[in-house]
This record gives sequence, structure tokens and C-alpha cells, in this order.
Amino acid sequence: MPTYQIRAPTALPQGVVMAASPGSLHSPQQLAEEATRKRELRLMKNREAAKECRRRKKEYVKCLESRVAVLEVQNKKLIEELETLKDICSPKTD
DNA sequence: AAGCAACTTCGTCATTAGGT
DNA sequence: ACCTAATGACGAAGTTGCTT
Repeated sequence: MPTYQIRAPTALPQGVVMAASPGSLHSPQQLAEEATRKRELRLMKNREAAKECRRRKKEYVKCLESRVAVLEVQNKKLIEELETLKDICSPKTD
């Protein structure tokens, strides 16, 4: 059962609330408000975390792409160099 | 301009990994 | 064992480029 199916704090089953706070320092209303506040805080934090995560991922991909570009240039140069060396070393056919 | 498919962005939930 | 930050997966809403 995914947690998104859990009732909003205002609709929490009373039994659960009572069992969780036998001393009952707070009214059910206060407990509900506290739960809502906690949830909103959690959502906000996770929202920011997701943004940051995506930002980092984009940066990582950019970094990889520029590395690919560099390596492609390097590879091209090496192939050219190889060709010229082949030319130099190949026996003349005359 | 309207309609549409492909792509992007964003918020949320579920899961995981690492710290206490 | 519990808590939390990071991240993958998903759906909804928004954007873009193309076709009629």
C-alpha cells in the first residue's frame, strides 16, 4: 500500500493517534496541524532536492558531452597521424 | 488557426544508501 | 532501528515544430 493513499492528517484514524500519544499533550486538532506542517515541510524539501538533483544531472551530462567532443578531436588527430606515419613507412613501389 | 505528436519541465511518491 | 538526502519513475501540464 503506497503511502500516497494514506489519508491526510485531518482524517487520521483516531485509534492510531491515541495509541501514538498516550499522554496526549496536544489536542487531536494540534496533532493534525503538526502532521500537516511536517508533510508540507517534507514536500518542500523534496521539491528542492529534486531541483538540485536535476541541475547536477544536467551539469554532469554537459560535462560528458564536452569530454566526448574533446576525445573526438583527439581521436581524429591520432588517425591522421597514423595515416602520415603509414605513408612514411610504407615501402615505395617503383 | 487548429490539431497533434514528440519533447521538456515539474511535483510527487517510493526506494535506497549512508549516517546516527 | 530510525532518519534523511539523493535519485529513479511516473503523471500532468507546458512547449515546440510540423501538418492540414
